[in-house]
Amino acid sequence: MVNESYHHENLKSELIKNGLKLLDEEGYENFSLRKVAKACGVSHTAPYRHFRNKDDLIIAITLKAEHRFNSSLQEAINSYPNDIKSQIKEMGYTYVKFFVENPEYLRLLFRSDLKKHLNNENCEILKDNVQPFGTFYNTIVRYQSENQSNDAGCITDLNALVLACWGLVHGIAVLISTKDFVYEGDYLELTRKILWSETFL
Amino acid sequence: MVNESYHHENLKSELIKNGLKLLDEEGYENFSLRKVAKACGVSHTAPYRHFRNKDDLIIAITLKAEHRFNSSLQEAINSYPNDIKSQIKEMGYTYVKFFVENPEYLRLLFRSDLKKHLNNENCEILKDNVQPFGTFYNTIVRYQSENQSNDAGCITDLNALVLACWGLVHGIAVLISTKDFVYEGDYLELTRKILWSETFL
DNA sequence: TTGTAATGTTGACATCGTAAACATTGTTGG
DNA sequence: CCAACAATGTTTACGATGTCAACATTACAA
Repeated sequence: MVNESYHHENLKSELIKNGLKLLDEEGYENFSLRKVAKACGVSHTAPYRHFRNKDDLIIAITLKAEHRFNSSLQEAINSYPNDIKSQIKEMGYTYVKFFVENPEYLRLLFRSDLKKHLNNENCEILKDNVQPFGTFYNTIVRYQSENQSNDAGCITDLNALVLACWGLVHGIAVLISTKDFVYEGDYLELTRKILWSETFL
Repeated sequence: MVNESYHHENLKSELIKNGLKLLDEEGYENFSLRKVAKACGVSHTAPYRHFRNKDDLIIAITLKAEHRFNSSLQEAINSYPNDIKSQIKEMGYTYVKFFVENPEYLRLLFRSDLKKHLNNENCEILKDNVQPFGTFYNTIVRYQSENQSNDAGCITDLNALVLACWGLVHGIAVLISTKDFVYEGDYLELTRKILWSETFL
């Protein structure tokens, strides 16, 4: 019998799209392969034709999420074409805002146990991958090269500077989005206050 | 028939202890109630006599982990009895070191979706709970009250200052322990460089 | 056209969280 | 002392899940 919908055609991208939506809606803990398959109107083992296992699909979803994240950061940078210091501040603010608005993405983008799966076999996937952290890194590098330690006492080691800047915004994002930092006011306003103070850069 | 080991006596604390060990050894994803039960030499539903469900046990384990964490922070503070600035730096360093050495604890102590379970019913558990974040907060408060914004441009808002300090060390801890920040040198040395620079406090 | 690779389905299995019914033990009031 | 009862542990069962093997359907290339 000829079934029109036997071949779903682009099931792979459909699984990624619906998977990301499912993660947003039901959270990381309630994410399951079978639900994603059902959302695509397909049998529960169909995903195995496109992904080796559950983690493989999650990695693919992660790459899509990373792409969105990177676009946000890039947009922030572009809004200050000539002022690198403002670029960094705005990028940091965007970094925090992104994860506050998409808390589930933190679970996705920062899972150490998934990183080890990204070995040689997955390099084809990684080829067209954008690294938001590379974006972050490069911006700091440009800042430092233009700003040859005119203050005494500031952080001169490049790696230390990157870790400090990146760590600061990442930590703020985590503490707010996990609700560990309790505050009755506006979180993003507070974040702005930190990043635009003289202490930071 | 009289079975000597029918009553396990202190199964509850045994479950927490073995659960914490299991989390350390096999990671958060591979943690299961049945494995913990087996580790205690008990049937797979025995934990339900002491915990309402899996999350309840995880919360109990989390409280134990928080206690350990808080002890580390407290120890760091005590090592500089008279220098509050050094207290904060040392506490920050200990903060990072703790999570670098116990990466799984990050998944435990910072799960937003578990926090909502800590409602009124669990308050009995929370009574003897120590809040490492309270420890952090209080130290910053003491710092600011002794150090009434002698620098212009520094962060004067107390909440902003706490979020900045806490966020910085937390972010560093996360980025290192998830291996998102790649660096061929000594991570803790880099951390030390950041926290003891003039830029930080 | 025919065979083969790509893609989807069905059925099965082990593991898991959890609930219900039952068994054993410690405790307590008559 | 003993009978009721609460506390604690076991057995059994069910549905959800990840994954594998066997099979079905379709696309495509020799």
